[in-house]
Formats: sequence, structure tokens, C-alpha cells
Amino acid sequence: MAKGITRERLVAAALDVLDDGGIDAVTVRAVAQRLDVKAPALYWHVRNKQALLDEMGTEIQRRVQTSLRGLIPSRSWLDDLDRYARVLRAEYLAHRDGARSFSGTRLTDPGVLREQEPWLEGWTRGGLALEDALDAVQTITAFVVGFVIEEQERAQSDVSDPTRYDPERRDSAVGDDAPLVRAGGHVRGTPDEQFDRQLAIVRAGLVAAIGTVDPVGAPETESSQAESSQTESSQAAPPPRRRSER
Amino acid sequence: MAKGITRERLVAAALDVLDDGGIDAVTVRAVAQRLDVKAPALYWHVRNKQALLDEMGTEIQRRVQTSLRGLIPSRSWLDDLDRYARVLRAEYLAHRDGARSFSGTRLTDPGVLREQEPWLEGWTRGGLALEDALDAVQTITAFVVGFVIEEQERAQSDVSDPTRYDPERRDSAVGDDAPLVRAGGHVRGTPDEQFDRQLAIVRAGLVAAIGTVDPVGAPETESSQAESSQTESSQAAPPPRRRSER
DNA sequence: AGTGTGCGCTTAACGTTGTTAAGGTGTCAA
DNA sequence: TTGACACCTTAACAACGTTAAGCGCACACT
Repeated sequence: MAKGITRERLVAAALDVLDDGGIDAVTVRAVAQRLDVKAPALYWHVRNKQALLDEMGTEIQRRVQTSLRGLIPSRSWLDDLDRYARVLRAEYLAHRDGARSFSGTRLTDPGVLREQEPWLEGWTRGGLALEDALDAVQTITAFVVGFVIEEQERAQSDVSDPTRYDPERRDSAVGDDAPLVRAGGHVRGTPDEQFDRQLAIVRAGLVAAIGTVDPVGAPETESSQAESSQTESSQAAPPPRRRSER
Repeated sequence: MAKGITRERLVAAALDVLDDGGIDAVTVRAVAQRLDVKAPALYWHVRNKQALLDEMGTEIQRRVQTSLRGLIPSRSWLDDLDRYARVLRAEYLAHRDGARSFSGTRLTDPGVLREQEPWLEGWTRGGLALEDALDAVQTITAFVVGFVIEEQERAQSDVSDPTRYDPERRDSAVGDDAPLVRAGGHVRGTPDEQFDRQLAIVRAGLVAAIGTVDPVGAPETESSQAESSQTESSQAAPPPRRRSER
């Protein structure tokens, strides 16, 4: 590797190490070696290891936003949040221990925060109260983080210790006197299916607790009119319920 | 400290260290010192540090169940889950880095798993499908985990680095061209209030996506008389202590 | 051309971590 | 009395994050 180390190349190398060996493999020495450099060299570019981890988390967040920006604008904040949830999960899943390592933000770049503005702007212009929008985003985020942490823990244990989540072993551990717990260990569908179902639950909660607000307000203001067919709209037209008081 | 180390005393000591200094303070040597013993002694009782952490997580889970068992039975699975969410959050909050450290279960005691049986039994008898019950539990769990991780990260940073979440600093970082993001940094209420609101959202989702099922099905129905004699159910006859096979 | 400034890196070393090997001491059964 | 076993110690290891000190090269300035 060429020796001109930049902050970006540092983060990229660290993410490579993460993908290869998980969070425990992300040592200062390992990242340095990938950059063809000795360990203390990193301290020229970054205050300490925590700062590097923060930078990695920020980069992940940036990629989420980049993915979202590439999508055609949706018709409602509900669909926006639905997409956000899927993109966030995908980004976490793309890196070993992703959810565990990068949840609990500690952003290093205010620009990442600022990029939320057009979304909030579109949603509130559509009639959604800012407080409700923030609750919605945070609820969705919390759910995705929790879901993927569990998901990755399970997937990773399958590799390191196949007996840990082995259904047969689980059955014998649970015993015969807990048939429902036992049955719960089976037939739950793929992780994707579980995510779909449970995300639908949270989404239904947003509809019920905050309400459906009519379209118009995607961040790209008046880009599409052709999408007349309301494909997956569970929301016919209950009057735009406004903010939850407080 | 007396020198008879048991698995329980080991876990208790480790949790003490955790509460005092956070997850980074939980070193093998620190835990050993609290038990008035040298570090390698722990390896007689536990295979490695990860096993100790697993044991701690299992203990947390056990305490959640103990808290739930102490509550008067509710009228519906929705209320049960609501209580579960609050108890789980409280237990995580009771320990520094609790949510981060103990999410993604890796239980060491099948008994903890088995204790879910009466709940599932009550709910399904009330008319709830097992699949829906499991989705409901997992959705709630994921939300709580995600919420508290963020909550603790924030609270902890307030102590270690007060500037990180300082509102004033945040405002200047965000700048003037993102008024909604900026406004979002303020007036969000206490964490308790945020949790109440967002949990209500998820709960509303359960109602909407799964439906309300009539009461009846509290878990205590018949077990409360059968188990009246067993105060501390888990250890009626403490099994001969064994070494961690190596 | 000569000189100095400072960026970007290296070498060396520190204290701490998880973990293993080997050996000791006490207790209890044969 | 002897042995076995449970439980703990001392000693040591490699690997970790981090700091101190210094080397070399590019560039600006005289």
C-alpha cells in the first residue's frame, strides 16, 4: 500500500479489518499493518483508538444516507422510514459486529447530522409534527439496532460455536415440560422474514400512534406525479392527524 | 472476603466491578481482587472471561424474570409486555453499559429460557398465536435494547466528556441552515418520557398488527398454588459443584 | 546553494490485559 | 499414612493501547 495515509484510507482499512476478523481483530497494529505502516503512525492521524472507532461509525452513518439519497422519493414519511430501516439494517449486516460496534452514535462529522434536514423538512411540510417525526425516527432506529444485534450475535455464534444455537441442543436443554418455548425455537422463518414482520409491527404503531399524513412532502419536492397507483398504501385517507400534544 | 468462591459470588463480584467502573473495568484481575484472590484462580470456576460475561448476562435475565414474577398478574398480554419492557430497561439501566454488555443473550442457564413457558402458555390460551407472541416479545425486546443502548451512551458521555452532547456545542456544529435538526436537539423531554412515548408507539403497533385478545390468560393461574412451597425455586438442592471442564 | 522548519513516520519501551503452566496446601477417604 | 482431589498461588507469556524520542525528507526562505 502506498504510504500517503489519509483519514479516509485509515477508516477504510479499519473497516476492512473489521469485516475480515470482527471487532476483536480491529487492533491498532492490525490496521497499521494493512496500511503498510507501524502502529504508532496511526496516532499521527487520530487521537486514539476510540476516535478511530467513532470515525468508522460516522462513515457507516454516511453510507446509510448515501444509500437513501439514491432512492426514488417515496410518497410518505412512513415509506421513507421503512426504507431507512432496511438500509440501516443492511449497512449493519454488511460488517461483522456492525450493530454492536456502531450503535450509540458519537458522530464526528456534523454534516451527517445536517443531512437529516431535508427529510425532516419534507415530513413536517406534509403535516407531521417535528416531535412526532423525531419519535418515529428514534423508535425505528432503536428497533433496528436491537434486532440486528440479536441477529448478528446469533449468526456469528453459528460460525464460532455451532452448538450454541443448534436447535437440537436447544430442545434437549429446554426439556419436555416447556413445549411452547421449545416450539418457539423452530419455524420462525428466515431473519429477513422476521425483520419484515416485526418492522411491519412497528410501522403499524407509527400509523396508529402518530397517524397518517397525506403525501406531497418528500425531500425532493415535486419530482414525481406519475405514480398514481397506490401500490402498498394501507392508508386510504383518514384525516391528517396532527401532532401528539406536548 | 471469605475465600469460598462460588459461581454466584463470582458473578456478583463481577457485577459490582461493572457498576463501579463500567465494562472496561471488568478485568479478570479486578474481579479476582474483589474476591480477595489472584487472577488465575478465577479460571478454576470459569472457562474464560467470555464465559463470565455470559454468566453475568444470564444473571441479569434472571433478575428480569424475578421482577416480573413479583408483579400482580395483568389482564392482557399487552400489559404483560409493557411491564416486561419497563423491567428490562430498568435492569439494563441499573448497570453501567448494561444494554451494550448484555444484549444478544447467550444464556448459560436453560432454566431462564424455560421460565418463559407460563407466559407463553397464558397468552396462547388467551387466544394469541404462538408466532405472534414470539414476534411481539422480540419486537419489544429489540426496541428496548436499542433504546437503552442509545440512552446509556448518551448518559455516560455526559460524564466522561460533557462537551459531546452539550446542546450549545451541538447547535454551533449543526449550523444555521438546518433549523429542524437543530430544534430536534432540544425539548425532547426526559429519557423516561421519551421511553413512554416510544414504547406506546410499539405497543400500538402490536395492537394494530396482531390485535387485542381478551383477558383471562395470566401465567399465575394454576402455578401459584402448586409452587407455593418453593420460595427460591432454582436451588432446592444445590448440585455438586463442578469444575469447568477443560 | 544552504539552511531550517515541520510533517509523517520508525524504533523502543511502558504498563495492562487474558491466559497457561506448574506447583503448592489443605481436606478427606481408604 | 498415603494418596487423591479441590482450590489457590507464583511465574510467565504474547498481545494490546499508548507515549517518548528521534530520523528523514520535502519545502520555504535567505
